[in-house]
Amino acid sequence: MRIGELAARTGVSVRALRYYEEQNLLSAERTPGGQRHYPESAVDRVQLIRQLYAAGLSSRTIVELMPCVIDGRATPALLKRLTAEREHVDQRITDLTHARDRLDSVITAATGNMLTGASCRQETT
Amino acid sequence: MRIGELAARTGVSVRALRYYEEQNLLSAERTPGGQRHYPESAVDRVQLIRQLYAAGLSSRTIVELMPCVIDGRATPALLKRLTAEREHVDQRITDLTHARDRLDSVITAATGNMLTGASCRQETT
DNA sequence: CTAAAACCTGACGTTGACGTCAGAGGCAAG
DNA sequence: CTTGCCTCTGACGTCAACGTCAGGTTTTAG
Repeated sequence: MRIGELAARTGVSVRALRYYEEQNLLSAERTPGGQRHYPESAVDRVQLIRQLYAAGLSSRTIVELMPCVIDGRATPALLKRLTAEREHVDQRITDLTHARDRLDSVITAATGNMLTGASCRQETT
Repeated sequence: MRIGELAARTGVSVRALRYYEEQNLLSAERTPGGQRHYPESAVDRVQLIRQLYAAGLSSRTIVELMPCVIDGRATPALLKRLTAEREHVDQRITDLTHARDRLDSVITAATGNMLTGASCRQETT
């Protein structure tokens, strides 16, 4: 398929797909005229890339880990890298969970204040 | 205390503290000479700001929600906003959890491949 | 064959949260 | 009063992941 269709099917912009190629995250065959042509598998590949971005990995990190993720190829160094990234993601989950709890208690307190009418009116101006 | 001490005690750079003030996240008294002077409570305040940043909120969002978080003051609109942000954080936790699971399975597969020696040697070139 | 739609390669613009540098001024110690 | 550290206000630099625009080419529909 061509780049427009891949974009439509993945929900990623055409510009982003070209960017991924530029970063060596994604490759494509070229027609004699120079247009990119992707296999079906590119859809999954793009979704994988998006998921790794969602994990907070940078494109540089992703490109380093890609051979391992795609082929299961791994060196000890690569494996260490992967494990480190996993820990990093874990830490972010922990942070986010704490932040969420904080928001929860703020919401609870604010709701209580509203109900009791404590310092939340500013009418009569 | 002055800005350098606050920076040291919070682990945040002096530049960042000035930036927070610029964004109306943090305020300070001024000495006659123009230097910022913070109360003890500023330490907690900065840590709160950092935690909200860690939750993925932008400075604009934080400044909007600040009166609610600090004083418990809330309007229905503010409360809706808070709840929306909470949901957002929840979604990010879900995404990160999926990404982590994916990394885990990659790690498991790669470790297996290394142990069996499957396609991870590239010597004898 | 022709026009429209999709695609191509640069290359500059954007956003957020600061980093960094320059030049000038404040402040406690000796 | 001077030395030296801390602080001040601009103001430009950075980095990532694209957005957007320009000018030109390829592909497809009729």
